[in-house]
Amino acid sequence: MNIYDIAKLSGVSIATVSRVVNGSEKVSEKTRSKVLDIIRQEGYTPNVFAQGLGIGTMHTVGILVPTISDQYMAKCVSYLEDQLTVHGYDCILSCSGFSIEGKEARTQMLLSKHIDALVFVGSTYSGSGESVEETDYIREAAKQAPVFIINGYVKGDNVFCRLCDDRTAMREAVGALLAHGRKDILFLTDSRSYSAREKTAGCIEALEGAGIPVRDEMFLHTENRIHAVRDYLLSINPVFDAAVATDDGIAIGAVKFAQEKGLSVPGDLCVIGYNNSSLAVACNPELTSIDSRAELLCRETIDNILAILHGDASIPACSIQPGRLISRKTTDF
Amino acid sequence: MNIYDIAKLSGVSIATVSRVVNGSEKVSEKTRSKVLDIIRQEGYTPNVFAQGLGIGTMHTVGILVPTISDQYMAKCVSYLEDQLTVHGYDCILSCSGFSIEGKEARTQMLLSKHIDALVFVGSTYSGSGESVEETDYIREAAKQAPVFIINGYVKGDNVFCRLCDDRTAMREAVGALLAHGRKDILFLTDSRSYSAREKTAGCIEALEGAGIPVRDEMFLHTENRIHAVRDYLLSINPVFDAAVATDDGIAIGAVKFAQEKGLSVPGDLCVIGYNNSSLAVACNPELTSIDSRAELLCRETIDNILAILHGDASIPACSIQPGRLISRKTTDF
DNA sequence: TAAAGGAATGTAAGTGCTTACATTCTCAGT
DNA sequence: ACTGAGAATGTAAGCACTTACATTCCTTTA
Repeated sequence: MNIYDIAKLSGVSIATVSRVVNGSEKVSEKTRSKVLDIIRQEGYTPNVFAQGLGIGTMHTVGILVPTISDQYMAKCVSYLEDQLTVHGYDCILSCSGFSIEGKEARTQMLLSKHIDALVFVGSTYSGSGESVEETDYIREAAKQAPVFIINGYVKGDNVFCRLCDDRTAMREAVGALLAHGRKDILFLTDSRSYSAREKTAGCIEALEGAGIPVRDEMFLHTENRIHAVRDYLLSINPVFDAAVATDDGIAIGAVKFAQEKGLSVPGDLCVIGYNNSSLAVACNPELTSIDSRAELLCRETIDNILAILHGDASIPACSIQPGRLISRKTTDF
Repeated sequence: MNIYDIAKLSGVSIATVSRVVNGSEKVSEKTRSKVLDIIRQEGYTPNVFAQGLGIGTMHTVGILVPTISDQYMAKCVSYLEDQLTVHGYDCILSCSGFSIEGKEARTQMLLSKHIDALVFVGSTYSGSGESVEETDYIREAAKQAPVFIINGYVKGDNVFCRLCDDRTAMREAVGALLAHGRKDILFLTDSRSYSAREKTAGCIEALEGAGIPVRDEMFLHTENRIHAVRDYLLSINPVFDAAVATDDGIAIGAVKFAQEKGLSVPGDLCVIGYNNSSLAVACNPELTSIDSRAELLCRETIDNILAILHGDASIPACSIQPGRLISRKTTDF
C-alpha cells in the first residue's frame, strides 16, 4: 500500500495525495476528504524512508545518555521523550555507557539517522584544560545537528548547555553544615563529570570561605551503590561529622555506615545527598538532598529545541539554574 | 558525499561500492581495499533512508514502555538497549504512558519506522475475558513485526511473552507470612496489569490454601509513591500484621506507615515488596522483596529476537521464570 | 590458441516519497 | 461568451541506495 495505490483509488495524482498527507493548503476540501477517506479505509502510512530520502529529515531527535538505570537520567529521558512526542518529534534513545568510545560510537549512530537535534544528558564536559579534546566529537556532531547538553558543559558552535548551578548549591550546602557547627566534612562522589567537578569546587569554596584547610582525605571516590559505599566507609573508617555526596545513592551509603557504627543521624552525622530522587524519601531517616532541577532544565531544553527547529536562532549557548536544598531528616537544618 | 562520489573517486561503479559497504563476497581484494580507503578518507556514511527504502528495514527494534521512571522498566530498557546494540541493532524507545490510546499511538509510530521487532515491557495484558479486545492493536502490530512482551500476556500469532511467575512467587510469599503466624495480610497494588492480577491471584490462593476468608478490605489500590501510600494508610488506618505490595515503592510506604504509628517492623508488621529495586536497600529496615528477574527475562528476549530475525522459527510463544524472594529486614524469615 | 566458464564489475530498474514547474480548471469581471 | 488570474491538480525529476541481470575480464584446459 503506497502513495500510488492511494492515488489510484482516490482518482488523483500522487502529488495531491502527498499534499493531503502533509496538510498542504493547496487542496480543495472535496479532494482532501475523499483522499483522507481512502487513506483511513486502507490504513495507509507513508513510508518514512521515502519521506526521509526526499526531505532529509525524519522529525526525530536523538537522546544520548550514559545509563538509564539512574533516576536523574531516567527522569530527564522521560520528560524529554514525553514532551518531544507531544510536539510531533520521535525519539531515538541510546545508552552509551560512560566511556568516550561508547559516546562517540552512539553519537555516530544517532547522526547517521539524520536526527534533527541531539541531546546529551549528563556526564559530558570539557572543563578547563586537559579534557577539551575529548569532546571534539561533540563539536563535530554539532555541525550536523544542534546539540543540547543537560547538566554538562561543552563549548562550541551549535552546542547549547543547560546547567544546574551545582557549584553554588554545593557551596551553600557545605556552608550551612559549617554554620551549624560541623567541622569534619566528607565529600563523596562516584564521578569525574563536569557536574561532579563543579560540586567539588563548590565544596572547596565553602571550606576555604570558612578558613578550613582543605585536605585530600576529605574527598572520597566511590561506586554509586548503597552497600558498596557503606562497606567502603566501614573499611577506611574515616572520622567525620557531616557528609555531602554527588548523588542520593552515595549519601544513603553514608547513612547506612552511620547506622552500622551506631552513630546517630543527624546528631553525630549530617548527610546531604544530591538529585532529590525517590531514594531520598525511601531512606530512614529521610535524606536531605539538593534538587538539581532536572525537569526545569529539560523543559528549557525542549523549548529551545522547538525554537531552533522552527528557525529561531536566538538561543543562549549556556544557561544556569539554581539548585535547591530540600531539607529532610538527615540534617539539623 | 554519496555513493556516486565514492564510486567516481575510486574509479568503480556504485554497485561495487555498495558491495564493499555491505561486505559482499563478490569483490576482489584490490578493489575492496581501494574503495575502503576512499570511504574512510572521505568519511562517507551510507544514507540510512536510501538503504531502508531499498531493503525495507533499518536494523532497528522498537521498545515500548509505559514509563521509564520506574526502576523495573528502566532496568529492562537498559539491558535490552545494551544487548541489542552489541548485536548491531539500534533501538527506538517510546514511553507510552499507561493508557490504551497512548500505547496504540506509540505502537503505530514505531511500526511506521519499519522496525524489525517490537518489545513491550510490562503493563500489557489480555487476561480472560473483558480486556482481550483492548490488545487487538498488539495482534495487528504482530502482523508487521514479531512482538515480544516482557512481563505481560497477550495471545496471538507472532506474539511472544516472557513472564515471571508472579502468581507462584506471591502465593509462596504470602504462604510464608501465614506460616510464620501472620493473620491479617494486606495486599497493596497500584496497577491492574496482567502481572498485578497474577500477584493478586497468588495472594488469594495462599489465603484460601490456609483456610483464611478472603475479604475485600485486604486488597488496597494506591498510588506508587511512598508518601502517598503512607498517608493513605494513615487515613484509613487498617489493622494488619503483614503487607505485601506489587512494587517496592508501595511496600516502603507501608513501612513508613508503621514507623509513623510506632509499630515495629518486622515485629508488629512484616512487609514484602516486589521487584527488588534499589529502593529496597535504601529503606531502613531494608526491605524483603521478590525479585522478578527482569534481567533474565530480557536476556531471554534478546536471544529470541536474534534467533527470530536470523530466521529461526522455533521460539516458544510463552515462557515463565520463577520469581525469587530476597529476604532482608522487614520480615522475620 | 581458442573456447569455456567462473569471477569481477557495470547497467539500470526499482524503492516511495517531495516538490518545482507545467498544466488545467474555475469563476469573477467584462 | 470570453479573458485572465488564481486556485487546484498533474508531471516528472530528484533523493541515495540495492540488486537482478548483463557484460567484461581472467584463467583454465584441451
